[in-house]
Amino acid sequence: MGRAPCCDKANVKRGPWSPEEDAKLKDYIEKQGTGGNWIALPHKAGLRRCGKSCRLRWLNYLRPNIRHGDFSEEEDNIICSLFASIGSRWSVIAAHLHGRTDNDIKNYWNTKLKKKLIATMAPPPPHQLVAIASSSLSPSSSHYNMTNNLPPYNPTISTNQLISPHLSPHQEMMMTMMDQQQQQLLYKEAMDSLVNSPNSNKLIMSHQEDSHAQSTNKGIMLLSDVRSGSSTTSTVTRVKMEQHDHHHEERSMQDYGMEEINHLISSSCTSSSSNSLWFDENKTEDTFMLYY
DNA sequence: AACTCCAGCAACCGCGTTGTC
DNA sequence: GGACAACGCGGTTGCTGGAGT
Repeated sequence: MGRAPCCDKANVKRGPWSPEEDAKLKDYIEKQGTGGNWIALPHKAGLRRCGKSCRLRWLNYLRPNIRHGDFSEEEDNIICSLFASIGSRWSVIAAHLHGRTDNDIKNYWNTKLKKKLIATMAPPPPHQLVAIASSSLSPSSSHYNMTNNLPPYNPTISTNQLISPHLSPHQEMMMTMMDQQQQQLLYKEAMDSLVNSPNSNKLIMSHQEDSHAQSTNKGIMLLSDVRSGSSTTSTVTRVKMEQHDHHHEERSMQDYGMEEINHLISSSCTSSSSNSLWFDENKTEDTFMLYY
């Protein structure tokens, strides 16, 4: 059974508000208040409008001290930082910006600020992370599975969980702007690039045990730079994994040849009939990064 | 001048949450 | 505590006006 409509749609006016309607609504609310009942308000105010529509019009346009347009640099920064930390909770973000409505901020973000951020993304330095993957693999488990059996992207993990201290604020912003499909796609590209890299002698692998993430879910993949898409990820030449206990261990490709990695990958394939044996529930959460 | 495309924005829709009986 | 009504929020839609051809 569907939800009952909030009003009789056949008898309410829809579409843009006329100045007369605005005046009626404004006048009524200024004199009588909303009465705590938006559904009854349009009838009392003599408007043939849905209560929801009246509420929206009042909150987004008619109420006092509303500001429109011309977001300042400071407001941009607030929006960006809040978006990076709490996501698209526009009402919460709006609460931090005096006179701005959630709808305004949402529109501003979708039409301008997001593009502005992408445009101002500085080219990453050569050592910058291309991708970060987190899995519950142990590096000794020989379960890296990166050829034809890519580990599944795990959408159950929130973006916020994915954002790690390894990322710059800009990279965090980029991640929050990517949907899961984009993340999955870039992740696959990065993995393909890694496995298929002809310049295999540049591949370095070490290990990091991420104790902070041990209690979290597993099998997530995070790509931190989407600026150049596949062309960027195709230049992946190194994998670096760092020990969480500060015992950094970096092994050159002499230690981890491409064949060895492929062997590690393929060995995981044989240990399960599934093409997604990416996780080992008994292992600790690890993080590895792809550098270029 | 006519047409198409597209960015920007106002408004709508549907769902989760909260309040009331 | 369950049912229902209303609110509030975020995602989406569609209208409008300006730019480009």
